[in-house]
Amino acid sequence: MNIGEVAQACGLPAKTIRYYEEIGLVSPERTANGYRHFPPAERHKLTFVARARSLGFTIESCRMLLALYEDPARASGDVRAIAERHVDRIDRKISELQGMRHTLGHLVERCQGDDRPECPILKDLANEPGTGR
Amino acid sequence: MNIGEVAQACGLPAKTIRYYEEIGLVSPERTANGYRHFPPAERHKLTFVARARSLGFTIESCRMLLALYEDPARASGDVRAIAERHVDRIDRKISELQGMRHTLGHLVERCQGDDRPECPILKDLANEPGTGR
DNA sequence: GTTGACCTTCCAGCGACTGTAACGTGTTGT
DNA sequence: ACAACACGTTACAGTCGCTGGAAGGTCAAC
Repeated sequence: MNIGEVAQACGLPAKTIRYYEEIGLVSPERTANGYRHFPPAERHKLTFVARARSLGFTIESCRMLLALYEDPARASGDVRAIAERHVDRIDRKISELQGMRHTLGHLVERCQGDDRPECPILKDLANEPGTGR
Repeated sequence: MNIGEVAQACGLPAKTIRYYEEIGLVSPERTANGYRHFPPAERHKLTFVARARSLGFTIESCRMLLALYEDPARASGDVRAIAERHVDRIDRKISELQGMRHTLGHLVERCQGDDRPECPILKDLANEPGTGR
């Protein structure tokens, strides 16, 4: 399979797949004309990485997960540890965003949004609390 | 005020303040020795940007908000529009993260996390659904 | 033989900083 | 007077995970 077909199959842009080769996540073969050739195992790895990335794992986590996946003597505890760390990261990020969302929601609510200059949003940013933070 | 003091005052690293000057967000003066000097107005702008950044606004949004803040003939509707777009972005991001969180939570829950290789997390990533997605 | 779709490499850019090196300046102490 | 040290300066590279574009090679169809 050429890169284009593989891209179709695993839902990643060809550019991304080339990048994954560059950083050593996959190692396709080469045909006589210099084109990349992806045997089933490499295609499988790409699908694995695509799914892991869609769950937000970093490239380095993907690399570790892939190594564990290919190690028949792995301990599921190692996989779980990676996933738990990732869940923590996500939870922290969600809280952070919810905090912003909360504050912004209040500010937007209080802003008239008309053609007059008076604006609680700017007041807050300028640290002149209009009606409490 | 020198960069160090300003950094203290507005809670931004000195490096970040230099960067903000480079991209034209602030324009400190220079003293004879080449040191940056921040008059109150520039300090105020930095505090403004620091607060806006902490609410997740992009640098470009900060630039626009700052321009509106300094324009006494602004329309609060313009400010509100920027804020609303930002809220939408945040809401989308939160949903995305919650989706990941949900899936990962289920997977982690089902993984024994011991020293055996059997692992529902890897099974899912490899697209061999263990007990439903 | 020529079009057009595919493939290749290489380099630059995104956002918003952060790290590091190499150097200049100001203050304090001896 | 001079050293030590904290602070300031610039310039350039690196982060993360791609993405875009240029310039060119290959292949199948017409």
